[in-house]
Amino acid sequence: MASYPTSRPTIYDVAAEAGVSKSLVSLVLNDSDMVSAPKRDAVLAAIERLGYRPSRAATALAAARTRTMGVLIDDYRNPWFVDLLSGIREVVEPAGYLLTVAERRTSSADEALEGFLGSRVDALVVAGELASNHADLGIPTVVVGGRDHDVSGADHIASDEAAGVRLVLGHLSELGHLRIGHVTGRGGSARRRLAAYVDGMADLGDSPRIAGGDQETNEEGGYAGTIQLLDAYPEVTAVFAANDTMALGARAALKEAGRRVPDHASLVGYDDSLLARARFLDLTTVDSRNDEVGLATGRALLRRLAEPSIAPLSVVIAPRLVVRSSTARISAQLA
Amino acid sequence: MASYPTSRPTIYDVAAEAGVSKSLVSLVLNDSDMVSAPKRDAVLAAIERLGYRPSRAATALAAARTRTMGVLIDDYRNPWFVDLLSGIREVVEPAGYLLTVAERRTSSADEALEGFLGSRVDALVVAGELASNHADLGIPTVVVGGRDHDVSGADHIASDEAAGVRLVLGHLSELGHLRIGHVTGRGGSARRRLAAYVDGMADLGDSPRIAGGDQETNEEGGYAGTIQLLDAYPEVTAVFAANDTMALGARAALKEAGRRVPDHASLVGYDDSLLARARFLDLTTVDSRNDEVGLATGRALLRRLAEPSIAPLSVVIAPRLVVRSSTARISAQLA
DNA sequence: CTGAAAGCGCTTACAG
DNA sequence: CTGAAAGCGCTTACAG
Repeated sequence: MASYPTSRPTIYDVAAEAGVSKSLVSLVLNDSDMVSAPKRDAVLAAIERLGYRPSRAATALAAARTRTMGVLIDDYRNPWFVDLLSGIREVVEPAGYLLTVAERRTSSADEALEGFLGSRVDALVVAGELASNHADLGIPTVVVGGRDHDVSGADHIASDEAAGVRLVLGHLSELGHLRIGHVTGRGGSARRRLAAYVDGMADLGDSPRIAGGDQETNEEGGYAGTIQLLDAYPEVTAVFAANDTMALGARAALKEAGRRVPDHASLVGYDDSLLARARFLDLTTVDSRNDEVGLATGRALLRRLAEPSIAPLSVVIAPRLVVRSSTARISAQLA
Repeated sequence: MASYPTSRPTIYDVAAEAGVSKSLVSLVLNDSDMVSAPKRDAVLAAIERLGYRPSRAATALAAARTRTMGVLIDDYRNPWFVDLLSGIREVVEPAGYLLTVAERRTSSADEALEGFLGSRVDALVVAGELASNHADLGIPTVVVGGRDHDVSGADHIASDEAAGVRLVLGHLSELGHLRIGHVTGRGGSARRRLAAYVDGMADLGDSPRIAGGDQETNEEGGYAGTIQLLDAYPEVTAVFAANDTMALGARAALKEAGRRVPDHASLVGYDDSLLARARFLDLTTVDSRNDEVGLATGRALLRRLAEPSIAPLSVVIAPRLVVRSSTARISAQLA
């Protein structure tokens, strides 16, 4: 039986209700300090009584800015973006900006970007992979993470994945592991971690042992990749997976192969996800500090909004090793 | 060195470029069938050349609708919303609607709803818990899931959680389990599953064994709740957790207690998340069929947009039991 | 199809 | 502070 009102109150209704001019209402809405307290209170009370909400469309059209920033993520099911989002929000919300999120999985990156540009967002965050290079989008843009593809003129903020991998290899070698296998997968992040693994193994003076390059970077891929790894390199005493979800799959493969973690094999993931924290896995992993990445992203956005023409910025955030019970000193029988 | 153009092309520029009137451009943008093919092509070519994107703000303001629907979810980290979103999108996107998502975790439900109303979304989906009852919001609204709190005039779409719990108890009792413990937690979903569990145990002729009512419905809560459960009811032969994430915690608690799954205890979750599907857990669970819930939600939205004044609709979707290796026939020693 | 017009709900700048 | 005005980029309806 509900019927939907076709006309919500406008700024005119508020002005009439408060007994002031339309201009004054606008000043109050924009937090101007040229409004006396009594007038301001009268307007606010009228707004409250009428249940007035400014039309974002009208505001955006008149002010020629939306006070909204678009964030393009990979996939809602890959929750690394959550901390990133919190970090960005923490910086830009106090400055009066709203965040809107789009997912590349359900609409191509191009469609999503087009959507943001059509919405006239004031700035853009591209988090994750891009299918191609893009010309300057005409608004402040921050690329977070990968640099396989780029947006020209954009600022770049990334967690230092090479440093993260070095932390992993350093930790494992301190525990006596040298025959460290790596389960990788498709995608830029896995590729960067793989490259750092190869470099790191050279530094350790051992040869790389790699499997899973054709796999997706999910549980299934981690399982299949680890099967391949153990098949090709049965001598490995430690498995480093490209991310925590793959490590979850690796754990199942190790179990099937009769190798208990950590006694018969150490296992390391990457991302410090909720998964890694779960007691049943209790996975040694790397925290990319995505909240810090988010804070830096937010600051870069505000900075470029204030000064559009400064040279592109590049920030790298140091990751942190999180040691849990999935890694242990190599046992006498394996060494 | 990037500089951001202050003026993007407008409909006037397109009209000039194509050598047609502004009205014609508008007709083309709105897919009118009163436009000849050559004129349409000329306009589309001009749009392409200029890189024109209609301003959503101007369109929304002039047309008095945004072609956007708001979806309010609980928490990005709880991925049950992903399938729901896909289902909704599948129905409403062909009808020309865009979805925008807001999360209650980072802004209260009220703030998020206010935000949607300020954005003048054409319709609203409230997925999950609401802190209080709401008056008619003035736009078509669908409440998905819980009915603890309501929006008056809203349609309701929900997975039949009571039926899901009956599937679980039926499955376990068929396997010979009667002393079935339940690990619950805070929140409406856990409460509904708990109530159904209590009813179901009465039907089975056994008394309920419950723990964890004060816990959060996460891995940590599942762990702590299961410790409590095993402490209070060491005789349980099966543990039913309020969701998969709690089941993950339960698995760790069972392991610590020296009870192997499924030989010394069967374990069941709820949600059929990626977690349940992972080989290392391989968890028997309930698929709420959130994609179906999403499809029904999308259809309800379009229906009410077409006919605002029909009586509220209530749809219940039948869930499905997913049997994996975490449940097994009760062993002779336990029976 | 064109062209002129009004209007959506705001912001902005300005004279008073 | 008020009031009148112009404008943001579209849609809509209408006369021709």
